[in-house]
Amino acid sequence: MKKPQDAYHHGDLRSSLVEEAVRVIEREGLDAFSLREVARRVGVSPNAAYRHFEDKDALLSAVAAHGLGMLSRRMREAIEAVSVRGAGPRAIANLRATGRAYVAFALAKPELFRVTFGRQASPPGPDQTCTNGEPDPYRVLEGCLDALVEASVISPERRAGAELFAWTTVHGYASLALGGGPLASLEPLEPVLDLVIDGVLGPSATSARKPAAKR
Amino acid sequence: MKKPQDAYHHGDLRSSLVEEAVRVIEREGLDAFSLREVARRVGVSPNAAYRHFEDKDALLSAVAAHGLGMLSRRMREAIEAVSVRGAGPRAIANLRATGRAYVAFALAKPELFRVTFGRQASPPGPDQTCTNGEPDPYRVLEGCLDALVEASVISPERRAGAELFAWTTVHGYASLALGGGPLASLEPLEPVLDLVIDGVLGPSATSARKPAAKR
DNA sequence: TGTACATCAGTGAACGCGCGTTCACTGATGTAC
DNA sequence: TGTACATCAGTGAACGCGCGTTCACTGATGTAC
Repeated sequence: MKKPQDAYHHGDLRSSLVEEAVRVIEREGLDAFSLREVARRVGVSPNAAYRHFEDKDALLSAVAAHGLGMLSRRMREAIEAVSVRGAGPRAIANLRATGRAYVAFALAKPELFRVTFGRQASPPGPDQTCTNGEPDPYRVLEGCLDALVEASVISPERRAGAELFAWTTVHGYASLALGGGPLASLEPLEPVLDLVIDGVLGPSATSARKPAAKR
Repeated sequence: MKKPQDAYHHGDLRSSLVEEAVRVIEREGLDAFSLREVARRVGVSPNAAYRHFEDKDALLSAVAAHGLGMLSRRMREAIEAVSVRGAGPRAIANLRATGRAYVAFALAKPELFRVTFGRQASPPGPDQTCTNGEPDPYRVLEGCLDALVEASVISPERRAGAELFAWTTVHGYASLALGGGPLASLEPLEPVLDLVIDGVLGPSATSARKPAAKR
């Protein structure tokens, strides 16, 4: 992971700090996160971090941006993995896949998810800064909905409130399923995705959904 | 607020500590919360708190329970304030009122809302402990949905997934609108409540909604 | 190719602070007789 | 009604700790000539 020979100059300390911070937060919670702890784990003196971040809070913001980037990447990967053919069915399948990826990310990295969406200094949403040049997750969702319009699955009017509805539902489910919440075991995910698809497509198109059974 | 004469015995220190903790968290954020800070503000020595709470975490749990109780009360008060007549319309108006109260609480007390729903030790949901003998907010929602069935507005089958849908949507909206999030200014609340009502009632009953315009 | 030197990216020690928690204590209260 | 005493609910001082941050520093790197 780190060549002993050039131990003095680390190479990419900034990234290492962010990644180690993510690891600490994910494994031991936000309370366990501190500049010193992260530096200790990376094997660097506490104030080496100040070469890369103004203060502790700046590091935490970088963690949030990193989380947003991870989420975005997973949503895009989920879309790429969709193999449904035909513009309409594919657009629907893509929307479903992003929702599933969103919730999967929240459940896989609950503490990171909380940090990502819990920082008031950097709320989620349009034009948010991400790590790795990833687009904002919101943009990914927009792309899915645009594709639905382009494929004539939904009308432009129907598109108007679609982000709000889809995002709200999926984010709400993810939040409530987090950390042993009641939805974690009580309610399976797929029916929720059905709700999202139905809600976005509208009542008239209910039977146009994916092969998944209605519950 | 506090009689100087019996300053030694406080009277109800436990409640005072919880309420002051809520105040600190709400005004200055969770980071500003500490046993010592809360005790200081109440005007009591730091370890007086240990007569009432096992440790700092126990106090924070009490704060979460208090928040849950506040939320529940506001939902119930919102229901009581509904003046619509007729069992069916009233049940629909009640559901809408609880959703509005839920979001209003989250926006009015964002930090408390986060603490209330962010503690993994005490996830929200059925049979959660509340302060003041309030029922769990989840029970209030259940009551609303039961009333819809009793008034024959929805079928028992349709009721099945209704909690999930209503709670998820409202909680998601509340979370995303928090702390200057993008939904705070971008999207008004009433259309979301329309979505909830439509979703719970089903496509067939779309026109049975409240007087509020469709957007 | 070799040397001088500015710049970059780290070290190591130290600071002051507020924290959670524990200790031995004491003042107020309520109950038994 | 009065007194003795157990119990309750607070005080005040102290502990050890890890934190964020700053200081003066030094080793490594890259560039100019």
